[in-house]
Amino acid sequence: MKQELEQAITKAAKDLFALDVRLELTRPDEQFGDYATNVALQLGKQLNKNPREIADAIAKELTGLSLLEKSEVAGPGFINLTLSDHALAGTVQVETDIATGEYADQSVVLEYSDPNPFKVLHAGHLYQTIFGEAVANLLVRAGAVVHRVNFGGDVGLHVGKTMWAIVQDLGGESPEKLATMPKAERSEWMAKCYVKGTNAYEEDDASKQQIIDLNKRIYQIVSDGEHDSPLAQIYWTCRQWSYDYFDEFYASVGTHFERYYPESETAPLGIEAVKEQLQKGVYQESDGAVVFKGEPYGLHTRVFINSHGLPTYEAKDVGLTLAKWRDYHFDRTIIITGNDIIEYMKVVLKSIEQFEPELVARTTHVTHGQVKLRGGVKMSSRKGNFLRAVDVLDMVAEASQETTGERNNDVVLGAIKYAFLKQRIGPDIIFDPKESVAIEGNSGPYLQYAHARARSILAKAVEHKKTAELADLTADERSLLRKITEYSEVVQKATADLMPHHICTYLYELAQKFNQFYEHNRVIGDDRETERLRLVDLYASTLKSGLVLLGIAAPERL
RNA sequence: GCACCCGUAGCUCAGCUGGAUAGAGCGUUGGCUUGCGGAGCCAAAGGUCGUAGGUUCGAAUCCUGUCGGGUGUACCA
Repeated sequence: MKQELEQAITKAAKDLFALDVRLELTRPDEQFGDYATNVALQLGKQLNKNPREIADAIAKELTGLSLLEKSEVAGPGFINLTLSDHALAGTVQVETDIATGEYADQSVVLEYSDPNPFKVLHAGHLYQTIFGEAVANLLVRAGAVVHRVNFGGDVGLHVGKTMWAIVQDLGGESPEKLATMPKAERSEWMAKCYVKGTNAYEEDDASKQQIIDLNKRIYQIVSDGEHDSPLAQIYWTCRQWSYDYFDEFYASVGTHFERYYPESETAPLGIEAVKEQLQKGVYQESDGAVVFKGEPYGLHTRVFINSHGLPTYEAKDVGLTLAKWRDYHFDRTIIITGNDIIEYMKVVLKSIEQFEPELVARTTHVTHGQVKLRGGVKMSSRKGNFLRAVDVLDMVAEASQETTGERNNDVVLGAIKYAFLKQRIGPDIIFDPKESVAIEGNSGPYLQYAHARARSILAKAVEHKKTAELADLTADERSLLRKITEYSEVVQKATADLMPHHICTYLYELAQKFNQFYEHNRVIGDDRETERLRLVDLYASTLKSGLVLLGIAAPERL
């Protein structure tokens, strides 16, 4: 419908003025109609004519179109278009055909969350997981085959620190003692060990040296794939505990990763590639390290292999890109990370571009800010005084209990997800647990309730025809229908921008529009019950579709 | 120092590939109320879009300067 209109206008402009225009129909203020275009203003400049005259001519040319109720010229030369009720109803599109979506048949590797084994999941991981899942849903709806992957450091200094404290706690390298650790306490215990190891590393030189030595042994264990020594047994067991803990957490928030890429796997690939490209001059030796000089590209220099011959994160990321390519031959890969590594990532990608330009061309780096609590608590995982993912879940569950008197998991998760997703991705976000569970205002629970309420209306109806013709609408009915028709365009924009918050904004507006309608119009028992039930049904389905895209449950009842 | 990001109502945010009077929630003030789930609806107050220029018929949106805040800047991740 929209396309038909666009073609008609483009044709009119061409017939009248012999010019091709780049046309985009926008959604104007409701008072102006269903669609609007500013082509006349663009043409006015090119033709050096009064834009209003051009607009008048085009509007007149369009009057014959059957799908149009009217076309009017307003302001400096906007052409405002109002569809017939029938045509408007025809534009409703709640579910899309994924076979014809923008990502049809494309393979997309989506990397997000990226926690480190041997460390705890913090609020940022929760945010990123929720955001990543929403993006995944958008891509799937657009036709993509999405591969959710996760990257993390199973070797490195943080592992050395945690392992050092683990060995201390066990009273030596005694893997048999791990068997006595109850499952429920494992992740908590490891988190404590990380804090203990970090503090020892900073405060005591002897401990620091022990940690460094231990770390070297762990590198060796991993690169040899050695599973027999006591230390190796402890390492592999605890590493698995970490992954178990991640899986369990992801399941609880509704995500599942199909693959973990441990650094130990990507590091060798990275080193190999960097060394090979060192020969070809992409990378250079400098002070005993292997670096990529970013300055010619307006970037900075970074170390890929340090002077001890060990890979840094940079080399591991090179390896990761190659590993993802090896495994998926993706059409596109999207990496979601915090915004503190924007410049870092530019350097890494620029270096890869020198020898695998196609992979970089298919890569998108999306970044987000920190999660901050209202009032401001800074998060640093070094000392352990930071906001963990479970802390957020607990706070919201508690706030929800206070507000509603119960702990409904759908509501708690819906509140958190919506609170995170409703803000544009990029800057830091300020999270307020109380506001997130608020039953009024722009919140997840509000929308869940709005949906349940609409469903209850439908359940109460004796029968409702899903095919009821929507014509001769009242002003209120039409206004609601008009809002519903915007849904598919909003989803498209959210997908193109990789910004789910557009959907949040829309869903809230939609719910408000419905409440306005519902306040003044009886549904059941009214002369127009058939049409109105159809509208309520479309509204509820749209709300549900949107919430599900965001990863938020839309229960029939609350 | 250099690079990148952010600065919109008291608070939290939309709006940013330029377009018609700058929108919403919370909070504040007032109204609706035996309702098809009122977790709602209506209304009011509240903004030099950090600031100064520039481009344009038109700038919160693009460009430049400037102020304020944040992040990054060689062997951490």
